[in-house]
Amino acid sequence: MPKATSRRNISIACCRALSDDTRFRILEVLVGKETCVCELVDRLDVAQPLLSHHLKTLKEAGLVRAKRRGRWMFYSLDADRLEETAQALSTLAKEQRKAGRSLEVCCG
Amino acid sequence: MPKATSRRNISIACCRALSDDTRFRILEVLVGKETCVCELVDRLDVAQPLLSHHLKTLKEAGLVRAKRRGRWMFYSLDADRLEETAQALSTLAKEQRKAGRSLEVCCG
DNA sequence: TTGACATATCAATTATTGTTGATATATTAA
DNA sequence: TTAATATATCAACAATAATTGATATGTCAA
Repeated sequence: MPKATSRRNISIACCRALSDDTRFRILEVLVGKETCVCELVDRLDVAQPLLSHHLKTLKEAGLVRAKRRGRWMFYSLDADRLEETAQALSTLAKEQRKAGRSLEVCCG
Repeated sequence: MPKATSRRNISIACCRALSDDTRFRILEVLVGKETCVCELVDRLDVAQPLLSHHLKTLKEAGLVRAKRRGRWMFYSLDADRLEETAQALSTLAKEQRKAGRSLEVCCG
């Protein structure tokens, strides 16, 4: 099942991208509005090269998109990818609940 | 808002725990059944000390619970914590969609 | 008790990731 | 073109996480 595998890999990659405080805060600022790097520098009090680096990580995970406007780069949150990741986790949780609490007998 | 902050920290911790292939596979095996470490060793083909280490990480993130039965430890998935994390991400995605695609004007 | 087994912990090593400062690239305005 | 501004990349270092093998702990059965 290559599709399931790749969806899992996407989830893992997104979780990794979300597993850093600075990156999580970036997403929170990005919610609802495209934001340029200079504003992120102001709002998050993070050095520009570091921000640029984290934005790249988020972009590679597909969680943000970048668009140039003049000399500014505007970043926006990709709601689809984020929702997709949320659903992957939610699905696992739902399956767990559906199955109840059966005990796997093993080791004799 | 200390509560929101701590909920965010929980989400970040869970994402970190979920951001590793071995740990994600552990959760997939755990879905729907309590499983002992020896079975995880068989099914995942991962050395026991390494598995024990990853299980500890998952436990610290609150994603699994451990229960001893005789000489075996059984691990089970905590659906609540997983769902909680999924919801945190889903909420961000929903806010993003609700806000549409407004452009934050900045830098003059 | 002793021996066998399941799991956890520890120490050491390697790999990955985060951070910083310097510098390069790209765009605009003069 | 040149200067100024915004962002990205690079090299180096620091911090954290993954992995391994050895060993300790805890439980059961004889």
